[in-house]
Amino acid sequence: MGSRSWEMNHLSSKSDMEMIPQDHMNTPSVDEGRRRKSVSKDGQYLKKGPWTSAEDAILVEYVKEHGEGNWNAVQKNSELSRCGKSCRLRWANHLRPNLKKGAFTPEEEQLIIKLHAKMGNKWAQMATQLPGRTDNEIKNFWNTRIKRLQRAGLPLYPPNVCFQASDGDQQTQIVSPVTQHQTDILRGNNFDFPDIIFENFYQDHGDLSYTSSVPDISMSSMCQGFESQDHGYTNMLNNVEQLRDSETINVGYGSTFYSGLPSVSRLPFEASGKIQLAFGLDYPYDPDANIKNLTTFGGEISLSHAFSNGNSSASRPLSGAAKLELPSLQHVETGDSSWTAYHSTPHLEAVDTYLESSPTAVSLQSECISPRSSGLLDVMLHEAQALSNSKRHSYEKSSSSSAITHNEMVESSGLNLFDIGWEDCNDPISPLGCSAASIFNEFVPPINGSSIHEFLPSDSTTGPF
DNA sequence: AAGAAATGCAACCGCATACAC
DNA sequence: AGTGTATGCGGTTGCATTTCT
Repeated sequence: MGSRSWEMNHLSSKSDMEMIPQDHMNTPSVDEGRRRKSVSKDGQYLKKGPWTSAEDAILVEYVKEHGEGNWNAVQKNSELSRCGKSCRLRWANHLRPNLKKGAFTPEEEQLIIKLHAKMGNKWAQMATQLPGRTDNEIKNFWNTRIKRLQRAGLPLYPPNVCFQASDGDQQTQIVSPVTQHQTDILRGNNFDFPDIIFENFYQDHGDLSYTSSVPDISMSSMCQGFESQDHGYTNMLNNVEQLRDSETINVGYGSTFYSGLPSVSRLPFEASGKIQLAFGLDYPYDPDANIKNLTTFGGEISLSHAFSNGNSSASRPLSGAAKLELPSLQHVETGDSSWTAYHSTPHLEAVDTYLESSPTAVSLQSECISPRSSGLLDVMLHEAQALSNSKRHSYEKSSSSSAITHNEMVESSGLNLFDIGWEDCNDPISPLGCSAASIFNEFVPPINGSSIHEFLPSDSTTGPF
């Protein structure tokens, strides 16, 4: 890998310096593969491509002497045939002191997700919150993560990523990343972001655990619904706790994190090809439909954080029970914003009302807690996937056998879920185009066969990133 | 074992902004 | 105010390495 070659370069830098003739440093070699060269203003060839340890040494030496900055002078005042830009980049990303190398820690991963939900693709800003990490590193991490989620057809943010308006007088309001971005942009309010909250997460000696705090509407509201049933969600969680406690495999951070989640991701997947979910429906999978959904979703998610250009189909009106989740991540934005305002409280009621209309059948299967899972992303994969299954469940019900149509459901609940300005998510002004919430809500997992592992990326259960 | 595909990282490119003149 | 230069940022690409078939 690149990092390894970088390390190798550094390990051997001294010998490299001795081995490379002085004139060689200024003369791009012919056989350097992808290495290209350009010509500087004064006619000197500027080398491109991977840096050699010799070049690194020169740059380090130069910075020691002259300090950072004035990068164009490096090429003039040293033997380095690199443009200033390249020098700056090399220094910033690899040579400057206090750089942290190696994989991101779970804490860093969490922070990145949190920051990304908060500020979008502001890699440099995010890097300031992660000492020793570079924007490039964070960007690569995120893009990799995007790819994995895209492949799995999963949302970018954990369902319990929500946002709390910073206004002290407001009650807890769940804010989608998108709407906050959008409103910030509309207001010209750059990065005056609300506090983002990973509800229910806290760190304890390196492990993330779940605290059963209520404000995570998306989950807690569902919990309320479950708890009103005979087969309460609380019982389910208790069962899962027992299950988790009985695990003898050291599942590490990821599983701790995962198993603590208050979500339906821990609901069972039956090997028979059906899924029993908290909504109490037996749902036979339709592979074709799932494939289609995967395709659709993948296309939406492909534009990195931004989903950005506003062309995402995720912003089209959502259908069926998927809509149920909307309040959980949507921000109550009032005033002159073009984003339609609404309030979260009725949504909770509506969600609960709807949930209560569904019988609940809960069973458990340890399969959904992969002992091999060890990363935050994996947590999310499982989490979002299972929750999405439940959405599909609900959708199937409401779209076929149920007498309740989507609109009826919404109308009867007094909740205008369809009028929350989703079409505005396509606003080309928006840097996002659609929200994590919309992605999350639209997603239907591509399951072919009987096991979740059949459609999860193979590496999703083997380790973080 | 070999080739193909996937992955991850480093580096480049273009654009935007800041600053100096 | 206009122009040129330096710097910073985010998106994208190229390729070495790893994993899969």
